[in-house]
Amino acid sequence: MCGQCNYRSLLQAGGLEPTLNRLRVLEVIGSNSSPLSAHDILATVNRTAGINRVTVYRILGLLVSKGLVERLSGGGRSLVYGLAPNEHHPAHPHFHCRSCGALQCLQPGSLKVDLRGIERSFAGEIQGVEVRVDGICRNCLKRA
Amino acid sequence: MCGQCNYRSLLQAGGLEPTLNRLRVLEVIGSNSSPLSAHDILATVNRTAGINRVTVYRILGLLVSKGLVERLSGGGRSLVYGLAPNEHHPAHPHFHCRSCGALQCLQPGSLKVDLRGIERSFAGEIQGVEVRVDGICRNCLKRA
DNA sequence: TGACAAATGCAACTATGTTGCATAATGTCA
DNA sequence: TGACATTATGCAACATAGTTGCATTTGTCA
Repeated sequence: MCGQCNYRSLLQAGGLEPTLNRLRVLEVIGSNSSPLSAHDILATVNRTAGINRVTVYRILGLLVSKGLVERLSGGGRSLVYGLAPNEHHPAHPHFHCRSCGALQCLQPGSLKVDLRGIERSFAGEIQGVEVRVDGICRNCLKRA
Repeated sequence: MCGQCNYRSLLQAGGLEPTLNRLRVLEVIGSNSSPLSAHDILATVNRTAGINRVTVYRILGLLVSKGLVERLSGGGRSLVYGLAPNEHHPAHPHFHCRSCGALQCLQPGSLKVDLRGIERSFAGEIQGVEVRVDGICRNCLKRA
């Protein structure tokens, strides 16, 4: 997702000590082209260094609460994590393949959501919008 | 959600025997003003008749696979179920309160999603779009 | 160094959903 | 109606995702 992010500074900007584990988790999330599940993040970090499952969950919770990472529904039962939108990464929808479960990022402008109507009429504070497109991806279509 | 639906006919149109349990589950979903979790559906049906947890999950799976019910991410860890869009119920976004977890339906037209861009450029089959607005609901704002 | 706080690990737990198999209910046909 | 097949349901056990409590380790600063 990003070559422009300095993860250490990101953590510090969020008021978090840039520990090795936090850096590793954030790097895994930031360098992947689509959001990852906690399970995948754990597996990836574990390939190069040992880390505990619980530690991963706790770091993810911290990163989300500090606004560095966004937690999305992956379309299935588990939640997925991606870099939160910022100046380098505009918010964008995701596509979820119902056949293979894969998740991919769609172009930020590819799907227009008009929030104005809702902001006018809705009595509450809007903090974010998640748009997920479900269907069958190209690979699975070919395979069928 | 609906006073116009004949649940028995809906089930039969989906090729499902209209058993008592299926009718009860579908009625609970259809008569609630917002999508419900499997847990809530089980609890509601159990207030008037006994039904097993597994049976509820199996019925929900059937209803979703036949297109009578849609399965959405509730914003938290569990999935929620609502009547699938049809001529009486246009598709609509949902609001999820991050404070109390409540889910509510938003007006169908309140949030415009432009699918055309994506349909042109995306190499895959699009089956549905889920839009969820996250934030803090009116009640929780007042309480804070 | 010693004391304190923050981060991590481990085990156990909760919540949500699924599977295998037995039983009960329902439909079909002679 | 009775026998059989099919379908729906229930129960127990399992699987997966995430959380909590508490002990240990690591880092920071006087």
